[in-house]
Amino acid sequence: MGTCIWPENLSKRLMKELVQGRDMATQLQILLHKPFGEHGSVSAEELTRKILNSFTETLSVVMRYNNSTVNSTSNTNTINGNISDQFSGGGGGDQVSQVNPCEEASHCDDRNSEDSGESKRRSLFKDRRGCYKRRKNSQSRTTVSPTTEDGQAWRKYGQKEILNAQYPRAYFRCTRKYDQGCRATRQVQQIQDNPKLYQTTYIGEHTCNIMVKAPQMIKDSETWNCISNFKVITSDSSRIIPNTSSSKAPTILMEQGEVVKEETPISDSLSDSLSLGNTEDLWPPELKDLELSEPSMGLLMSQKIMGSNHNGHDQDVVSIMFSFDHQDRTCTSASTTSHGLDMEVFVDKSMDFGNCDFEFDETEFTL
DNA sequence: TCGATTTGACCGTA
DNA sequence: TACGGTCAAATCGA
Repeated sequence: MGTCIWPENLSKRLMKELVQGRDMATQLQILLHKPFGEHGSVSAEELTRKILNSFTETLSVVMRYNNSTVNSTSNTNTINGNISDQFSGGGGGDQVSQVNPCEEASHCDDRNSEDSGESKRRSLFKDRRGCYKRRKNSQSRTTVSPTTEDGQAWRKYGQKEILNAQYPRAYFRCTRKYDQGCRATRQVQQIQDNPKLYQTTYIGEHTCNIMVKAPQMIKDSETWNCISNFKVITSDSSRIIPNTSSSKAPTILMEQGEVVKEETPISDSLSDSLSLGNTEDLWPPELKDLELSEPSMGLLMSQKIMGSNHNGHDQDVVSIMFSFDHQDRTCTSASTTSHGLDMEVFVDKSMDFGNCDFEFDETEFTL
């Protein structure tokens, strides 16, 4: 359970890095509202690199400290080495739900031994009082898509009528929840204003070995080439998720220079939209008025901002979505923030690249 | 037979 | 206490 206390020097360093990152993000935000050339000497590319470096440095400090504390406490919950769990498990409800004796012990004791299916379980849980712990402050991300399919295996476990909502919300969990302990869930709900679209909220990350079929993810080679020069940071900022079907193995930098290959597929939201070849689907309805003309790609960048409470309370997830239009040479951005399960969408505006070649060089993002 | 879905009930959180 | 997330019995379908 995340009861680690940050040493003062670490805390100061983290604060410094986070403040720097915030300031640079602010500059970038201002920059994104201006065409190139109207700003100072710092380019968006340079700022982006600095921001990434700043957060990466912060995260490496956190990881080093977390690993040292995790190792010393021999927490078996991180046995899979899933960094995302270590991070999201920084505390708060998520951590509670991960190691909650009820959910993770009593339920898992029963469900991990799922030998003959659920019928066996039913008789064991007549009294469900205190039998589960609701997740709180879990990492989440929301996508909007005309389909609920995302290439992953989900099992519906519930449906609820939501107050003031025209359509019910369906609840899905990963089919590998019990045999592999995967904690990923998602909620799907038709959008009231546009029933053809589904808003899907993904909660938690897959820790199972289900892989997205690569050919489904990218169909447009041009898009793919473009994407290959990006790394996508999910709401779990410790995980850099680039293309998975590329020959380039996605990597994240670990402490002591260790390079770990990340098998996690590209984020659902991205793969979903990319598989459709329509990045417009990435955008929440609030952004529909942007009217992008077939943007060639979409990029979702998210960053979990650790609050002052190291237990994970007051964590915010900031997601910045970019859409690049090769024809119009514009970049449109939007950002979302989520606190727990609450999400706000902020629409930023488009910028025109004009004749400027806007290319992201992966080497610029090397951490 | 077994996995998936439906649906009412239970339970935690705000 | 209302709302919403999850559970699990009943049911369906391959």
